[in-house]
Amino acid sequence: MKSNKSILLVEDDPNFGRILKEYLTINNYEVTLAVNGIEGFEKFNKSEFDLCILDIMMPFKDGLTLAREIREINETIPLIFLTAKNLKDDVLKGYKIGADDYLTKPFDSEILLAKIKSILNRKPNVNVEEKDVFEFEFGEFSFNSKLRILTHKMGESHKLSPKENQLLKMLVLNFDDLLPRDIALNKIWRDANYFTSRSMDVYIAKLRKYLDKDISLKIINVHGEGFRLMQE
Amino acid sequence: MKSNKSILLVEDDPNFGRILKEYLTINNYEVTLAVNGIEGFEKFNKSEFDLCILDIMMPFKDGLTLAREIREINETIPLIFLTAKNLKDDVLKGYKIGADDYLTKPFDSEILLAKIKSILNRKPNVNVEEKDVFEFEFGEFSFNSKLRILTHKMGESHKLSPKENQLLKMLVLNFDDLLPRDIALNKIWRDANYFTSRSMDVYIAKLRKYLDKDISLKIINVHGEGFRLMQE
DNA sequence: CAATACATTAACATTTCGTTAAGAAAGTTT
DNA sequence: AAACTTTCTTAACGAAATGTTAATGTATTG
Repeated sequence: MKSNKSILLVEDDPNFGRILKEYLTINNYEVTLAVNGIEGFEKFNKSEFDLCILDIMMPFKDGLTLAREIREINETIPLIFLTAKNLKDDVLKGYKIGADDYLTKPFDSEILLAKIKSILNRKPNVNVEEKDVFEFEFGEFSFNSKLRILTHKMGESHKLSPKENQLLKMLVLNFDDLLPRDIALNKIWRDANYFTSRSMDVYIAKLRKYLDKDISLKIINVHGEGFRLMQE
Repeated sequence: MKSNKSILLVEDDPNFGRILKEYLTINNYEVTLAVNGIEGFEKFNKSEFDLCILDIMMPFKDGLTLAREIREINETIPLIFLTAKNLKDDVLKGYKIGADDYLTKPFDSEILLAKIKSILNRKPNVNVEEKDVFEFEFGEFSFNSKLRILTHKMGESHKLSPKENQLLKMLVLNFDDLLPRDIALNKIWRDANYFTSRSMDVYIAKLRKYLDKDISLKIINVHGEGFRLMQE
């Protein structure tokens, strides 16, 4: 299954943390592990997560403190607490911060998984930020990157593959400007090396084929730098 | 606090039920108590509730069965289960039906209260949207998703199974737009994995068969993303 | 002109989808 | 409770879509 949800797991017991991370990874979640509250906060700020699992009892910075800091930045991200014992007080504090759930160690991993699913399923990701733009017009084409359809205005529609789609979207977003190779590679292929670079060339060729229905549109190579979608 | 939230509490132990009801009432919830699954279902249908607390182990009709019936009528109402022992299997079944949480008896009433607050606070029920729409017109069809009937305008009516019905409804609600696989799977099958995905494909095939009485309607696959009901 | 970067086509492997059918599970009727 | 019906899942297998890599050739640069 595609688009994996990403989880920030903050757990000071390295053994338990590793095992839990592995278990979640097997179940198709992308897991980032931090071993204490300080590292947890750093990692939280570095990338976007869909859910956090926080051990409460941790050295340096406990899970509740970390949760408060996270809540200051993000009011909606689901939080699940792990408590070593059934410390009622910790649990109540957790809920006060805005926890979605807690689990008492030792817990059953299947139940954790069920909780995670339950929590993630009910949130239709109310990301208030920017709505994703997915409709474009350029040259004689209109392009819907959500439906992955490129339509020539006096011709046919053409389905695009995911890679074609992403690459064209990046080109269009940088219309008439340079799309640096590395940036596209790191975003679409998640790595920039000889092979991904060759692969990108293949996809540039495919896009050129589609776009040559409008002779005024060109994908120009900037040697050693990247590509530029332009109209003469 | 303005209008108090109302809770349906279904619990067969009359003593425990009464005490719990009192406790919740003191904390400003309007509580309706039912002593078994049958009575619970009757009362559920009589008035509107914001949340249900269901004991799993009950005579006549257990909490899980009741939950399924409730879910058929209301897809979003939060459900909390009470389990006498920590029966993992019951818990997992509960989550599969769409539970929001569970508690193992004996539990701390403050923690139950915290859970209730957490669940009720997290959203002013976003699902106000589609709630009551159940009659649709598209192409040469009219479709009643409450009666689960698909009618071809110059032909016959066709009964739809629950799954067929839900899937078609989601497609229609996203007419001409993408219905992402994961979203449909999580909503209808309550899980997204290889098998549910295969099952969904089977249902797409069935719907296509029904819809091909109107040749202008198509269910298009967007590879790796989902499906799109459209009219050419 | 040598070295590197790009272009294009094609072969291949992998993943995802479409469809049919068998049979398990749930629901109904008798 | 047995027999039947409907619904749903799972298996199986072919078809289609996608992405990578190889191979071969062309362009650009210093």
